[in-house]
Amino acid sequence: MTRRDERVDAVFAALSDPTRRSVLGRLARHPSASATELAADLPVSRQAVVKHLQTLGLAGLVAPTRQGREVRYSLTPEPLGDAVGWMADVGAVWDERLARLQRQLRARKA
Amino acid sequence: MTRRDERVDAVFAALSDPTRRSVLGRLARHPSASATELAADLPVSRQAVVKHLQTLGLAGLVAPTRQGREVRYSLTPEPLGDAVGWMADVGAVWDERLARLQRQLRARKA
DNA sequence: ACCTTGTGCAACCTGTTGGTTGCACATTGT
DNA sequence: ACAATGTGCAACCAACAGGTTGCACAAGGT
Repeated sequence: MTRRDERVDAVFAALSDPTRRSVLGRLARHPSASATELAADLPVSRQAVVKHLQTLGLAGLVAPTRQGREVRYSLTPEPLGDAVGWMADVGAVWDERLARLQRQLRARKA
Repeated sequence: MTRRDERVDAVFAALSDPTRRSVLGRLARHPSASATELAADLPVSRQAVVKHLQTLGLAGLVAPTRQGREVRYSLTPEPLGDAVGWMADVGAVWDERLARLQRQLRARKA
């Protein structure tokens, strides 16, 4: 529904693929890289990497910069915060539920 | 490669589906629920929910408990920590890279 | 015993996804 | 001008994922 939900959806969808996570990892370690460079270190073709970079871009995790004839991609990890936030929510609600349960049990024991 | 990587993979794969996230959300808010109960609140069939619960189970995010003729599922959110860890890693490496870059730029300016 | 309710399993359909190849277009160096 | 290198786009393909229906089986309630 909300804009944030769509964001979370895009981020999780983007992170669901190992190759994509690998690309993010490399972009985290190297300042920036082109699709061809990334493909050189991966067991897939350049075009496959391009597609992955596109979905990563849609999730806001990566940003392209044209530099002459090549396009360099850099990491923009802010959206990861949304995903972490979602998990924190689920965990927090669960923890609260657990705490309440413990309180109830304690009360019953007393 | 590592066992942890497989775990991370399973968790992200599990979280990549909106219905599955919705199921997790409901399980976080309610102590436990059966597949039929969950399906009642969702726009999909019971069998679809069962499948989702299975993949969530494979990721270690959910645990079934037989209770008479019905099977109740409860949340086991620990594996979320692995996913958060992965994201923290990427973010951290990126931050470190950024910090180093800033230091270099500062040094160059001087 | 019988009906009801909940679960398990299998077959099946459809859309999507990750991947490929092929080719055209743009840019840089000589 | 020309060769080399990098990118963009499109068609195509196999596999998978989410979903459905149908039916058999197990467990409680009456």
